[in-house]
Amino acid sequence: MALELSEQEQFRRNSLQELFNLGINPYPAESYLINATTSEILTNFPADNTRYQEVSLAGRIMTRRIMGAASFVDIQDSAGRIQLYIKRDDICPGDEKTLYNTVFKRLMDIGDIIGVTGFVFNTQMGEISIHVKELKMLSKSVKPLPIVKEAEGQTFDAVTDPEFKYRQRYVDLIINPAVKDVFVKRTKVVNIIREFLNSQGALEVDTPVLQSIPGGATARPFITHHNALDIPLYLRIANELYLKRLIVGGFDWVYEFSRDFRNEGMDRTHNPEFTILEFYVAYRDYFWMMEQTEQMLQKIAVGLYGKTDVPFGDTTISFKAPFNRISIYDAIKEHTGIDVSAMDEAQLRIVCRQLELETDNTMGKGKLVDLLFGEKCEHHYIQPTFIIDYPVEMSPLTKKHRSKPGLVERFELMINGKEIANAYSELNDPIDQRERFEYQVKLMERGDNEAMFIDYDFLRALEYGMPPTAGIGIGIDRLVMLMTNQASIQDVLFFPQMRPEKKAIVNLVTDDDFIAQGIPAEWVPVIRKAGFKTPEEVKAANPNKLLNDLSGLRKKLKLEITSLKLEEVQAWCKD
RNA sequence: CUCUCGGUAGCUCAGCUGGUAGAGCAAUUGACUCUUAAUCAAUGGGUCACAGGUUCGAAUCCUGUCCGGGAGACCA
Repeated sequence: MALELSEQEQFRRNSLQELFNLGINPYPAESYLINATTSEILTNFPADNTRYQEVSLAGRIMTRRIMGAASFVDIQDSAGRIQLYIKRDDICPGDEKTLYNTVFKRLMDIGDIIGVTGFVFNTQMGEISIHVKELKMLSKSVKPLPIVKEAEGQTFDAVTDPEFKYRQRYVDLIINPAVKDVFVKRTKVVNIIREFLNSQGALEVDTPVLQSIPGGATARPFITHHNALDIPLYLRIANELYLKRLIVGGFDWVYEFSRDFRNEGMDRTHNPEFTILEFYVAYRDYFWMMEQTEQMLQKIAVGLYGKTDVPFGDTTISFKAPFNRISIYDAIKEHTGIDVSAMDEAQLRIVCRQLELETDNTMGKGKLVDLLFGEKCEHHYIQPTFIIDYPVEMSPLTKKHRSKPGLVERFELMINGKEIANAYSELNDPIDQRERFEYQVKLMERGDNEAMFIDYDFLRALEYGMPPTAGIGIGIDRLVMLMTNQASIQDVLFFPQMRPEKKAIVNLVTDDDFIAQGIPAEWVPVIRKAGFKTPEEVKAANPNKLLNDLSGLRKKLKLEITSLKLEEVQAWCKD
């Protein structure tokens, strides 16, 4: 007997055995063919019709109401829930009532997956239900499912513990239907984007995740090692430089949904792995890209909700094109009253001090402007706004502005006070690009540990000539957060990163390890129940106290096993 | 990494200023042929996250550790 299982888990394991004893396989191998889904029936079954007279469907038991010889069961499939009406004499037409009395009533539990056939009807209370003719166990659940009940729009005992939800997302998905909806919408967003891009002739591509130079962004990478080549490799922090190589290679429009990895802090908008859509289009500039972005986001909103207004928190975000545009210097002027557009590094540092922002000597002009914007402006932009024309120092991959010296042709799209997209007219002058990289190296020497590495192969590609190109990166996770009204990135990732649970050691120690120490097999479960996880812990115990505890447990649990003598216990505790 | 709040039955939670744990749902047994948070009766279920300490006595007080949330720091 496995004492470490909870009472309910033990009951279910016993039921499992009883099913086997009755000749019923609780985990049958063969297909179970269905011809309907719950939601299909609920939407199509008209009150006065005789459709769906022979349906077959399958799902998980979510709740049961047993009234003697008749019962109501709610099952849930991938599409929704429906009520079953199960009558003893209908599923057991003869004298043999075991299927109902024993299998259904006693051996089936909430959480089990069953298949049923029957006909659809309306109950006296007017609920569309299935009158079951046949019932089959498809998968026995041996772990009790948290029970969430609902009535008149109110939910009772919903599991809200974030740790539970994120670690056991499979349970979260079963019991919280709204969670499923978020992820369905996530896929919809991705599909709408694909269609939007493909319909314009874009080509979806794959580029390396393992890179020997982590380029295209400034962030600390995850590092790993390739044994055969004996070189370090990095998980990509961006795929930008590879997509641009493909533009050099002659593709006019490429895109990739790129899983990127950054070895940095985690919070409600950062997960170590996340998804960015990047796309690059030859012969276009950042103005064109702003229009594309507006069109795309508007399409997503309309595709999900049929309108451009999307609720988020206590506000509504309008994705109706066009979006506002403001230069980063104007934004800073607007929110601080200070015109920094003509300032050099020293003057900027003074401004930052005046505004009580912390600076240090590793920060160049670009970082200081970034700091001012990030601290004083960013959070003001709730409605979609393009922040444009950044200083050249903070944009090493961006083309110099066609008419404004010291600036580059870049925009970031801010929504709800957060950056959603980052785009530029791409720098395609190889000489300029080399100089920009070299400036990055200087920053690194000054102590900026996130300045970019030089990718010489990328420079070589540019030297062959890259057409004028517009490029963008859009944070898909954050976009999905906006589109599904979720405050945390963890709620739009199926399996957000978590510290591992520490339970492994309990499972690694087998009963044999205890037996090897001279402990009788029948006492091993008791020892575990008493809290000893390893034989070493038993060895270290006080024999008198151990004997007392074990004998106490034996009595408490009414175990019919031979009692222990002190000498025996003393023997375990010695080597 | 810092501050802060939390971890009690399968789930949701109560447990006050220390006296060895309670409720609802779930479970078990029984009753019940249209219920729907089904109902009624009885029953069982807990290393109070973990490890120390203070105390005659700790879920409760103190210290440390682990895990999580929130806010910051770092970072797009």
